[in-house]
Amino acid sequence: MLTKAIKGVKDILPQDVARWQAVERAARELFKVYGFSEVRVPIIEHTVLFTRSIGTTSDIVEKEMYAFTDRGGDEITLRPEGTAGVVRAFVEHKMYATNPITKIFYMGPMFRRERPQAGRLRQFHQIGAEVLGGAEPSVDVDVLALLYDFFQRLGVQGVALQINSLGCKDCRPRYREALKSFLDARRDMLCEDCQRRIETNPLRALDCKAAGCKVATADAPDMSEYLDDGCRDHFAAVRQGLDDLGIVYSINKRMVRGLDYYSRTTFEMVATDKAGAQNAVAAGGRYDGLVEELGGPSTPGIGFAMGVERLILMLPEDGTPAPGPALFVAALGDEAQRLGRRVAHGLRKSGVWAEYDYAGASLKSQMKKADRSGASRVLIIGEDELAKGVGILRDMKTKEQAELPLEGITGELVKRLS
RNA sequence: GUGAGUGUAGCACAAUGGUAGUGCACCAGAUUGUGGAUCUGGGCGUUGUGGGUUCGAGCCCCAUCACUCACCCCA
Repeated sequence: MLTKAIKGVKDILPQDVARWQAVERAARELFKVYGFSEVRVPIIEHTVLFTRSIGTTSDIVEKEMYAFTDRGGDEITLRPEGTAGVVRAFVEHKMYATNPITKIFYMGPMFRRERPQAGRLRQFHQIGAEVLGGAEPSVDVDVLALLYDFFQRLGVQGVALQINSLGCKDCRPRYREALKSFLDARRDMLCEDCQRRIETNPLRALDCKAAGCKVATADAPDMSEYLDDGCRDHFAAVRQGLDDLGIVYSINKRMVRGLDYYSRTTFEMVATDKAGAQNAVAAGGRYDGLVEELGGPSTPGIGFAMGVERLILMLPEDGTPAPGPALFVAALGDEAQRLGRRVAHGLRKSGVWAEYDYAGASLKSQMKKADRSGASRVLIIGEDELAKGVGILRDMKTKEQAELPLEGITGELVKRLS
């Protein structure tokens, strides 16, 4: 072979596409009911869009972006996530001017140059939703309800919704400082990474899997005690709303998000079994400062993204075989084959899936192809039938056969098969 | 970026250092105009690649590449 697919990117083969389409269809239907419109934004953007929005200290920006200088000297990046591009489009097209609230969703590939493993690819796909313009707790509830509904609708088992509040730009720094001094006092108990995180991203230490760090942070200060009144009320109202709607969730005080722009409500849909070590199937949160950061008017926002590959790993197995054509035409001899081709073509024009044998080998081999195609019926036209002016319609399941006059046979088949 | 595991036919897997095999799938025949089941026959291959040890390497050693899983990170 000359070359293979690039490491960490996958072909989605025909036998897998049905599952993808089922997921995408379910998403489109549900988003519509919640009043979201689809948006399609480019998969390449100016690099600065991501460095600005995601935060320069995040791993994504530091070492995972597919960033390059194009032939004209522009700094370009393949999008590593979807929110930044959507917000850019929101600002660029002044969507805030036509509607106080904009609810949009997107789906498509994202790119991060990581070491691939189960549920982690270099090109992966996300379905995401964003609400721009609403700061009320009800908006958070709506977004969470949408996410929750989606997993229920797909019948995904073994996932749990976790939420947390990270506070805002006013109260989070206070917590951050408190946590920093707490961690600093236990520096020698922490892993190397977390020692570094004390300065760069202390919140991350709460999420560290290292045994020593877990012990060291067991009685770390609690964000919920540092929330200011606004954030505390907001979080309480969100929880109230979720309870009202019967949405099952738990509060994970240690949930931190990797992207800098999050504030207040954050959440994850985590896999409780399967899916390997990469157990975040969907995640998101509020990002009230992002629109302004990207040059738009001060506009609150909240959204989430689901990893489609991870989601599909969780989906119940679908045992139903792929459907086959309504009719397969097996014809013997030149004249019969030409007739068969016309019949198949006529059925197709009427919207009926029909196949015919291209090679025109023995009847046995044509029957074999018909069987393998999954066709429910076969039209057999041999020399004898041609002479008699009939075709044999065979039901592949019951093996019943009936003669049909060739005169007007296409119309008759359309009637019977559609 | 770090670590571990695995590379044999299209797929799934065997083979105490001594002639590379089994199942599935594929093709043909048994059935000269009727698919699936059964039986019979057929081709399955530079054992990932390159070196080394050995009379002899799929097996041992080294390197390299690929894949997988985990760390990290994250959807």
